[in-house]
Amino acid sequence: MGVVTLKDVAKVAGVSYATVSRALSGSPEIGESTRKRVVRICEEMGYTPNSVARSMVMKRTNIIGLIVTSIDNPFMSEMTAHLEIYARKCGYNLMVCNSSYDLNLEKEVFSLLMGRKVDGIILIPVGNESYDSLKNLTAQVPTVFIGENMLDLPENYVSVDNTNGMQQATEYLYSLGHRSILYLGAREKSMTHQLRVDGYLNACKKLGIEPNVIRNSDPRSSFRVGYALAKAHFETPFSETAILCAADTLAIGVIQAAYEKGIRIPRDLSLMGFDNISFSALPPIDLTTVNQPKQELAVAALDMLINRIKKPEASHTKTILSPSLVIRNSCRAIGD
Amino acid sequence: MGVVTLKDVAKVAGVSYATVSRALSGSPEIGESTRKRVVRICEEMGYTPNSVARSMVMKRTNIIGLIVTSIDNPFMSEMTAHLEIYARKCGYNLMVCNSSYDLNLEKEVFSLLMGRKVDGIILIPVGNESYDSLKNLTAQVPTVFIGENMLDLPENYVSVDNTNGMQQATEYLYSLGHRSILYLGAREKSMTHQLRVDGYLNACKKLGIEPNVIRNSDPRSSFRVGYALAKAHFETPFSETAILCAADTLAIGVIQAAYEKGIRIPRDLSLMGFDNISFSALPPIDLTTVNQPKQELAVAALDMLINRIKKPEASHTKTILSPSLVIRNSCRAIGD
DNA sequence: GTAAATTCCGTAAACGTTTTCGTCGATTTT
DNA sequence: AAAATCGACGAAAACGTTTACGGAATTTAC
Repeated sequence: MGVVTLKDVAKVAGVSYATVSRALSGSPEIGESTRKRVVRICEEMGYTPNSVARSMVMKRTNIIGLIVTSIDNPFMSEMTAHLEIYARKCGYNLMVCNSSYDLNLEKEVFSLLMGRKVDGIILIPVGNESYDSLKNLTAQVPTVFIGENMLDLPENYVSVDNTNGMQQATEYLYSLGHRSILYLGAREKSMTHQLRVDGYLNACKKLGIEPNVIRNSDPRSSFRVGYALAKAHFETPFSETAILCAADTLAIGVIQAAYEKGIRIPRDLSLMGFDNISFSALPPIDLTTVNQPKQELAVAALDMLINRIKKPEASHTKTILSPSLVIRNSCRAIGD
Repeated sequence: MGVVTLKDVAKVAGVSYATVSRALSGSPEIGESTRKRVVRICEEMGYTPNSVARSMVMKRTNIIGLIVTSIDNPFMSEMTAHLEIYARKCGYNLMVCNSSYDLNLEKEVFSLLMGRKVDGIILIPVGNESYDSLKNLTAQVPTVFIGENMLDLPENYVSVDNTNGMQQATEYLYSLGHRSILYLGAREKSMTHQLRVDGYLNACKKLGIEPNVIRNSDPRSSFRVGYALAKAHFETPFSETAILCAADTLAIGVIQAAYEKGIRIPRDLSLMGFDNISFSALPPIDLTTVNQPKQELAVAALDMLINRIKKPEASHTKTILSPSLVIRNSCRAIGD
C-alpha cells in the first residue's frame, strides 16, 4: 500500500540500496547486467524517486521561484508560460507567487521561497523600491530580475531597452506627422517606466517638440488605470493628436475611454502602446505598439539564473534585448 | 557563511535541538522562559526552518501542483491568480505546469508532480480523455479537477453548470427575437463542451428552433480558432442572426473575422460567449456572455482538495456552481 | 515526610536519498 | 606465482528536521 522506496527495491533485487541508486543515476560504478536487472525491477514495482529526500542530501531542489506582480496580467502570464516550459526542459519546476503589487508581500513571498530552498528566484519587481527592500535577501539566493533595469544596479537582470523602444515609438509618431504627443501612464517608483519616459523625452528633445507626460501613482498597469487617466484627460479640450502609452494594457483602457467619448481611433486620435500583449493584435484593438520579445526574455532570464546557480560567486550580469516596432492600425498619418 | 540550522541555534542557546524545534512549533512541552529565549536567539541568528527537511519527516510538502492547459489563456491565468492567493493563505504553495493541450504531456507532468511529493493536484484537464489517461495516477494522490464535469465521473471536481449556462444564453437570444442561432466551437473530446452544447440543444428543442452546431477539433479555445471557424462560415451566405460561442476567446476571434468581412456587431449579427474573461468587458469587445465565478471555483477547488488531503479515504465529491448571464452590448433585439 | 504526579528537557530514531570509503574477488602486471 | 591494479558492490554517514520515549527536577497530594 505504502509508496515503494529504494529500500524496497533493494530488498527485492537482493542488492544494497546504494546499488539501486547507482543503477538509476547512470553511475559508471555498476555492472551492466545488474543495472538492467535493477532498472527492470524498479519499473515492475513502480518505483519513483522521492525528490524531497534527494533534495535533502543534494542540497538543491531543482525548483525555481517565480514572483510576479499578478499572474493574470497578460504580459506576466505570457512570460510565465515561456518560463515554465523552458524551465521544465532544463529540469526545473516553477513555484509561482503573486506579490499583488505590494512591496511587503513581495518580501514576504521571497522569504517564503527561500525557506522552501528554491535554487533560484526570478522576480518581476513591484517597482524600483524592490531593490532596496530585497537587498539583504537577494544576496542569499541566486536571483534574476526581469523588466526593471538600470545600468548601475548591482543585480542580475534581463530587460528590453526601454528607452530605445519608446524613442522608436515617438519617432514613429513624429514620422507620421504628429507634433503634439501625449505620454500617458508613466508609473512612479518604477525604473522601467522612468526609462521609457526618458526615451520619449529624448526623442522630443531631438525632434524639437514639446513633451507632455501624465504620470500614474497606481502600481498597476491595468485597463482600469488607463481608462481613468484617459477619461480625466478627455474631460477638458486637448490638442494632442497622438497618445503614447506606457503599456498596452493602459492603451486598451484608453480605447475604452475614447470609445465612450466618441473619439475614434485612429481617425481622431492616434494611439500607441508598449509590450505587445497578445490582445493587442486583435482587430477591434489592433494596436500599434513596441514588442517585448517575451520568449527571448524568458530564456535569457533562465539561462542567466541557471548559470548563477552553478557558479554563485560570479559577478552580476545584465542582458538587454532589443524591442521592435509593431505597426498595426491605431495610428494614422496627418499633414504637417 | 553557511545557512544557520537548528543545531547551530541549539548550540548557541545551550539547549538540545529538540527544544529549539519545540520552541518554534508552539509545543506545550516547553517552559515559557526558555521558549522566549530560544525564539529571540533564532531571530538574532536569522534562522529559517528548512522546509525540505521538515517535509522529509512530516511526509508532506505543503505544495499543491497545478496543471493548466496553458497559463497564458486568460481564463486559466485568472483562475491561477485566485488559486495561488488562496492557497498561500491556507499554507500551501503552488507548483505550476502547462500541459500544452497534450494528453501525454499532461500525464508526464502529473507524474513529475507526484515525484515531487506534492500534497495534492488541481487539474484543468486537456479533455475528456484525461480521465482515462490519468486514472492510475489520480488514485495515488489527492486530485481535484476543475471545469470538466460529468455526474457519473468517479473523481473530485468543481465546475459551473455548463448545460444550464448555455441554456440561459440560448433563451436570452431567443427572448431578443433570434430564431436562427448558430452554435460555434463545440470542442470534440471535451465533456465541458459537450455539456454546453447540450444546453444549447435542450433550449432549441424546448423553444422549437432548429439547432446548428459548428464543431471544432482543435484542443485549444483560442482567438485563432474562433477566427478560423468564423471566417470559413462567413465565406458563404448565411441566415443566422446570432452566434453563440463555446468560449469568450472564440467569440473574440469571431469579432475579428466579422470585422474583416464588414459584418458589424451587434447591428448585423449578435454574438455571445461563455466564461466572462476580463477582456470581454472592454468596450471595443463588450461581449455579452455567461459568467464563470472564477474566485468561487478556485476557493471551492482548494477547499475540496485540502479536505481530501486531510482525509484521503473520503469518497469523491462534486461541487457545481451556478453560471450567470452578463449582458453587455454584443446582442441586439430583432423583430419576429 | 514520602509517594505520586507533573513539568521540562535531552537522547535518539526516523524520513529516503546520495556518496565516500572500504572490501572482496577477478584481472593484469612483473 | 606473487604483487599490483581494477571493477563491482556493500556499509555507513550525512542532509535538517520532528517526535516518541525516558529521566531529572519540581510540584502536588496525603
